[in-house]
Amino acid sequence: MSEVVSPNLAVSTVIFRLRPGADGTSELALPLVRRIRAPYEGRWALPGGPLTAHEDLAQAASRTLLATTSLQPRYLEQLYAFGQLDRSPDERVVSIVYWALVASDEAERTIENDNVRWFVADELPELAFDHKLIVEYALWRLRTKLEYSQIAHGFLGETFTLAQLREVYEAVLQKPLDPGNFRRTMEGSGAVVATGERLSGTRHRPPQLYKYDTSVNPADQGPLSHLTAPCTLVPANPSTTSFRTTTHASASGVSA
Amino acid sequence: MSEVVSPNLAVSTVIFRLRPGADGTSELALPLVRRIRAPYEGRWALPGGPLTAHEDLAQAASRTLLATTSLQPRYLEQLYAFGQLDRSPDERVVSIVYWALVASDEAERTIENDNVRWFVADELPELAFDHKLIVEYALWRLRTKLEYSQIAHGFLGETFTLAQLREVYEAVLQKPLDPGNFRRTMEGSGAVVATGERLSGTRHRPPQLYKYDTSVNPADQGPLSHLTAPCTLVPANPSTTSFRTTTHASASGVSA
DNA sequence: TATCTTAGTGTCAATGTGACTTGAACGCCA
DNA sequence: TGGCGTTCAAGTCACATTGACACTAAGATA
Repeated sequence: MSEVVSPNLAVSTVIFRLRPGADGTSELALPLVRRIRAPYEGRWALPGGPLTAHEDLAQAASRTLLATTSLQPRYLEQLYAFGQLDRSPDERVVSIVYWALVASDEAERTIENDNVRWFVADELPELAFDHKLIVEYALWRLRTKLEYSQIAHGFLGETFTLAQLREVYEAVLQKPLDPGNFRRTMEGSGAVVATGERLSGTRHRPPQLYKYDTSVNPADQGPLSHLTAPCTLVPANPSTTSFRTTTHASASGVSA
Repeated sequence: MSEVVSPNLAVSTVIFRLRPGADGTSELALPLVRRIRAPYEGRWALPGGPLTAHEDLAQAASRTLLATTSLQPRYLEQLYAFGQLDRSPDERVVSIVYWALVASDEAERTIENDNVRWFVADELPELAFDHKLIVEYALWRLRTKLEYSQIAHGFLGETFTLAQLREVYEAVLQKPLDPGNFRRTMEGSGAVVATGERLSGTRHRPPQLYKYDTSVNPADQGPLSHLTAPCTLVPANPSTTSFRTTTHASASGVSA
């Protein structure tokens, strides 16, 4: 009863992106990998892997999701440690799960095949282990946290228009938001600052480009902010995030 | 670099209670145990222990804190998994940390000695490992969560007056609250219901006794509520929670 | 019986928020 | 070239929420 064991320790990650949906709006999607070993061979599962000796938990999450999906997220945060006795049929496994946000252009780099695929968040297949519960909790956390913190820019590039930012909120919260009130709230919060540049190439009045004010400490993780800070500070790859600012090309990004 | 290991897996708990402070108000306190082994021998540390084979994570937290401090909390929730490489000087240890609330009368059962002692939350001694950071994060989580959920009753007995409930908020948030506004907010939230009974034995108008409305789902953990529910539903021991309802004795509880 | 103390109710002003209106600045097209 | 459709951006208004404060109620105490 009191024997000391070292259960297998694994790290998994729930990764979110936004992609163009059927009705013209954006929709949440997440990548799954097909299991090639028992148990649950052939089932879809969250990307992850075992924890190795010389990496801490967040590094393990980054490493495994890069290895399985080629993704480098803009936001990474610990979600929960799952350790129920019956979550794996054979051996005892404790999974420390992270959740992550990637920008749309970064997400395009995924090579989809028979074993790696993006799924719409609320149309998932049967998942291995307790991964369905894990995804539900990650979704709840994303939707809850979006409303009181500044994680929305994890889906976007370095700069963005308020319409793009609003579309993130509308897609995640699954409800339309009033553009005027959204602008008032965002500008009043001090979380975003205008860059002075405008985005041309639209079919209408050119909107201003904003960026997040990094000097405003989000305080959304309290004293632990430094544990994930190295990941949240990773800027988007400049070569893949160019909103056209003075050209005539149409706007890219989540609203594409 | 990629060798698979099974790091030692430990479970620790940050336990909070309220106790009468010097200035008449209540103050937060938490129990620590003295380490009797290297590393950090002699230092104070959070109660905890290794995870055993046939218990899940929350059970391990309950078991270890009962073994080390004799406490059975009224609220128990997972806090965070700490796995930094340098958090223990010798071997790699991943700690899954829980946090808990105990009622004052339950807390009185602790047998304090040279190796177990309650400390005021913001006057802690030097702690072992990264336990100072862990306590800081638990404190932040407690203060943050108190404002949007219904965890305050974890410090109280089955029934309580609104003044007692308000004192919990004032002690945790460290600021005075307007009694009238506090009453309006609490009654408006529907989280508490009047029992009809009153508390006599005070030096003034007898206040009404309230209890928490358990039918109102707090939704403060989203889809995971069932993982900790068995603990949060543990009622206080009836023999130790008798607020005097029709006697002349003075009120017990956090305001004693 | 007067007084003290907290319980409990009510009021008012400031602030925040949702719904809506109006003008501005582009590309587009006749 | 000039109206038209689009979204940007600023402004307005009603209502809900919240903080500060006044006032009455009901006990114990001297």
